[in-house]
Amino acid sequence: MPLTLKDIARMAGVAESTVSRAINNKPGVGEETKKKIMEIVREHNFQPNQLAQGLAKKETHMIALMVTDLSSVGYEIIKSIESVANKEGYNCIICNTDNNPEKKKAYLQLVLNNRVDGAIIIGGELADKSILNLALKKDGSLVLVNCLAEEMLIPTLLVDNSKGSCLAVSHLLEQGLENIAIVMGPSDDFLESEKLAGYKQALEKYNIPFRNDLVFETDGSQEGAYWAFLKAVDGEGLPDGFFVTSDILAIGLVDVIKTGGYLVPEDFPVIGYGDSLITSTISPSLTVVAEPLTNLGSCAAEYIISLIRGKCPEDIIKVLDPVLIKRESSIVKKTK
Amino acid sequence: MPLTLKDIARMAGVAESTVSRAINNKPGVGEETKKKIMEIVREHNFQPNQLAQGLAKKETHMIALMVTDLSSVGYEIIKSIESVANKEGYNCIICNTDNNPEKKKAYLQLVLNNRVDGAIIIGGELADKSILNLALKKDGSLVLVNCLAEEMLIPTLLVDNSKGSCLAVSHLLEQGLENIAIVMGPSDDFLESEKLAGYKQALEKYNIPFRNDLVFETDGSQEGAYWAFLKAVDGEGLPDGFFVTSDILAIGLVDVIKTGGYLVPEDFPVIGYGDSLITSTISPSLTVVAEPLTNLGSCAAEYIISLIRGKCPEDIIKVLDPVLIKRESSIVKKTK
DNA sequence: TTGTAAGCGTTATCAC
DNA sequence: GTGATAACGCTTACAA
Repeated sequence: MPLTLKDIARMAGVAESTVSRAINNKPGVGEETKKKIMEIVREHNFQPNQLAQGLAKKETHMIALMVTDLSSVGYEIIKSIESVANKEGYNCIICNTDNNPEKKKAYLQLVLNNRVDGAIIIGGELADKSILNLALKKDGSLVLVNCLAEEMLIPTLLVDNSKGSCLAVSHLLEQGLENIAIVMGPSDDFLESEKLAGYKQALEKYNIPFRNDLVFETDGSQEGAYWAFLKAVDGEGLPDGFFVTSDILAIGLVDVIKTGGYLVPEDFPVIGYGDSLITSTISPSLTVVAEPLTNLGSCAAEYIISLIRGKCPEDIIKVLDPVLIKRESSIVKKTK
Repeated sequence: MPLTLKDIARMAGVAESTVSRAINNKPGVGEETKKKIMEIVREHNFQPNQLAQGLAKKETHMIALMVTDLSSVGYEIIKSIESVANKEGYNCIICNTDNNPEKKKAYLQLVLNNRVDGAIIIGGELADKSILNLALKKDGSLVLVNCLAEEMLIPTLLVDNSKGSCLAVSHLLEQGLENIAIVMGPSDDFLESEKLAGYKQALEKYNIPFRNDLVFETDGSQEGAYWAFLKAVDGEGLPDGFFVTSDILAIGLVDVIKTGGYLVPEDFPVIGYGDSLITSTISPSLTVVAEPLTNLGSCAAEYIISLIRGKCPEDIIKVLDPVLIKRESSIVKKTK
């Protein structure tokens, strides 16, 4: 049976309120008394019951982390949220929604149930507006990462994907390439179209004309990358490098290049999109555009905590820049 | 301002206690009254404050998941714990300890603080016994997964690694191989020694003599695998297949085999240990021994929940069998 | 500076 | 079957 405030109070010969003040570093406790109390607290390793604290203070010091799929979101972001949150005295509860509206709804109820002080929603499609509204109305705090809430004013963190593509393509252009192919997923995907835009933007910046025959749209699978490469080497205007809009596609592409008897990066420099353990592990290690996960996480944590504390962050929508992680696959080496 | 029990009671014209009984499906509420109450509850989407519930019932319906590093533990295990827990009305709070004793201690305090009803500790070195004891004493429930608590009687889930190796090696032996090399990490690691034991066990089962020159001990890195392979092809008794005790080593090995101009599995079948996105993504896809993550997770969840509910699981220590995920890299194809 | 007492929103134990 | 009422453990006016 754990100790309670009352026990400590009795031991110290003071009132509960005094102990409470002492523990919470509130003013109005005598030097002496406080010392005595803290002594006893330490000695018995007393921990206030946070449930009771929460009930009295109307806060739980818990933050919900809503992800569609634990395996598809970078852990770095979670780790960094957790780290900032911990530092501020918050714990994170992890909510795997599987992109299932029912589960999402159930989890958002946590906010309503006073289980958490706020929630960070990472990626995926947005839940029912009705629920979001409910959560917001009961002064639940919400922060969105990499997903959009149309019409609603919710603090949101985004990454500029077109800038990422531009970064990658520029890196190749700067090394003198002129016929860079882009291998991408379905172009009706908003993210993919953004990446294509960035690709064009880079070309423009370097005054390289855009060629439609260097755009290879695939289904996004490894096999898709195979076909894209075959088509690329089959055509007349052979590309001299590849920008690929996902890591899976990039892995497939590198693989087919190698099986084709070519070398990466000697024959074809390749840049992928999205960092994962794989991209750094395969050979050659892949240069990729990566989301600034740690940054994203710490921003999200800071946002939600300041919201919880009643301050509205200066920027409702903040767009972070991706970074280019330069590894082996993109270093142009003229072999001739 | 969310509704409370009192509000509902007033609306229904009954006492709070009656509403409480109705909501919790407790006996002693008239058919009619209950219907009326539930009607109002639904209409206003009333959610009882779980903090208050927890305080009154002395339970939080929260489980802590303690991992040393979010990125190194299979998500599957977390997902499966979460899924079982959710089904039973529990939420999981995720605790990334970074194998840092301080953080570990801090997190175990959650148990003491009544923040969680119990904790599942996954992998890593065990925390301070003193803290564990504290947690246990205050009737905190603990379950260990893939780690051992010497001297203490804590329900534990383990995976039989020697059996996993045996499974893998047997799979190769069954296909007629006779000179299977094992590429392993440092043999002073308990896990590695277990895997070696399983390797020997399989040989014995198939009456193949054990050869010390087919054991390649490395530092566990990809480079380690390179050197191991070079040594292997350099020696006289060329192996006809490889069992590799980690996925990183396996990836390195496959890579060096391919750069050496050999084919996997045609020239050298390879089996790795530990499943990850990489192993299924690289080409050829890797046959691996995998921990039964989903199973491990659901067992752990069931254990902790039954502990929380006061039942001790039948087996204090339960050993689960790994599974062999057969993919391309291990299928022997006689090329001659 | 310290103590008293009234909450916080539930559940549980009594009476009726 | 239903309703007061006392917990649960803590915070916080308000008094003293």
